[in-house]
Amino acid sequence: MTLKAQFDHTNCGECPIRHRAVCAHCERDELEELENIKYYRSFEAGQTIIWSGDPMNFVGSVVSGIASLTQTMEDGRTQMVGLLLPSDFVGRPGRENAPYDVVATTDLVMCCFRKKPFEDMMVTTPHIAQRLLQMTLDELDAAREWMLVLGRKTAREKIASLLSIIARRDASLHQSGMVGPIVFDLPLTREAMADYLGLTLETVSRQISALKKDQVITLESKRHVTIPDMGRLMEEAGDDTDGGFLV
Amino acid sequence: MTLKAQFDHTNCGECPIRHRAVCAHCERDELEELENIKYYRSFEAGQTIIWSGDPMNFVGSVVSGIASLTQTMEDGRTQMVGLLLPSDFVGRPGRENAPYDVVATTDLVMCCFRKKPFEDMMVTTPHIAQRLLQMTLDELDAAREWMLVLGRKTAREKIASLLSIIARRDASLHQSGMVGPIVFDLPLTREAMADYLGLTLETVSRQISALKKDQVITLESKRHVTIPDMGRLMEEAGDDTDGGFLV
DNA sequence: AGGGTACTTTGACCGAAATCAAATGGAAAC
DNA sequence: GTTTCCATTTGATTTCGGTCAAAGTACCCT
Repeated sequence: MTLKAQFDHTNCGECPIRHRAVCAHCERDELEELENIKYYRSFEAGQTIIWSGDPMNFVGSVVSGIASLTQTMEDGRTQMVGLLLPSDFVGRPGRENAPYDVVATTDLVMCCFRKKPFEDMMVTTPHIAQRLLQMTLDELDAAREWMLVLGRKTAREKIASLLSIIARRDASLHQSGMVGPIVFDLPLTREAMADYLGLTLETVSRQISALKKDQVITLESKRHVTIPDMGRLMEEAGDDTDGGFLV
Repeated sequence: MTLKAQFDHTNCGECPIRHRAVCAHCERDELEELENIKYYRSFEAGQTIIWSGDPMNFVGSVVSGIASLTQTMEDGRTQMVGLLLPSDFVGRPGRENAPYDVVATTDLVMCCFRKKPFEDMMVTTPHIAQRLLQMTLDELDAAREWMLVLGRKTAREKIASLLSIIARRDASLHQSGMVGPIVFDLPLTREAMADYLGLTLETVSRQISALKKDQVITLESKRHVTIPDMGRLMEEAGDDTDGGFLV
């Protein structure tokens, strides 16, 4: 499949992540300047985009698909430390080497910028630096919320937390509001879920079965999930049940 | 004790965190502008500086002492999600309400700015925004490293990880290099350590005793720690033993 | 010096999740 | 259609850290 076949846009104005990505605040002229240095890259599911420790010569935005940030210990234990969804930013201006592996969890398209020109633009274009700061602060909040999940929640609560996060961003992508049952496909294998949650894949499987038995969720297939009652799921996650607003 | 008695500086030029804080990149004139809107606040150990959910009308830097960011679930389970050391930044430009409790772990002095004037200065003073982005990215890295600790490390490795982090930043504060034994005081109670590590205080105590028995550490008193061999400690932490460079 | 309080250690026991192992299911390949 | 290869589920057992309980220790305050 060619790049053209995957997109129906070539200019930033038609880009699906135009209003959420690092370029969100840019004016028309700034966008044109960005267009001059951007290029697209596609990755297949499972492909490693960046290896931990490698020099990074580009930064960019996830346009479609899902990528994950993963840390690995010498003995092979791995922890996923970030889930990158469309519009999320990859890379770190002002740093030479990648601190973790970036892996394409699904087929993925990225909008890339060579690092040096992008860093130059950050200096001349406050809109970009401002937006990047906001996005980084959001990511920091998400990371800290995840620390609570990893440190203090039970296996069942961890699964419910992950499901509610995926459900929420799915709802926000599809503008589908928060009423009635929510239906989505899990973009992660049981093993990837385990790596995100600090569990083993067996425990993930058992807890999903338990949530199904207790009718917190319904499974049409192993990956296709229905959530009949979002409030119930958030109770199971141990979250404030009334904090169910979209972001 | 008056404020004056705690400081020997009143202007930014003599500030102990001048070269590390959010103002690090500022020129003399920018610093003067900051001086006009800054004020100092002291807090006693145990005092809550900001309650989760409350409106934040100031931001600032930790000048001396230690603060912690803490998340709490309805049933009382708590997870520390950040440890703020001198020069670290508190607050979030562009956000109204605090996402977590900020608590003074020790007696603490902060250099504060009212939020609105600070946000205005961020727009007119790129040096501040740039520095804040770098600091936020560093914090994000630290949070993600901590996710690996919380998700995948054993209790013993967690304790060793915490000790090595405190030892490292202590060494970096005192410019004391990384050779020979390292000596420092634990700024946290066993309970605070437990909250940081996602453990119970009993487990923290047991693992510290075990590390002492195995001579990975020596305790002159319950809080005063000597690390005879930093490499050994980092092995126990499950970290790359050769990555022991300072930051 | 004594008594209170907060912090810490240690012990006995229990349980949630990990580990080890095998079976099942489902989709692509032959 | 059936073989192969993964992903997933389920079962049996073990283990690490949690829970409950009781001392021990250090510091502060009269």
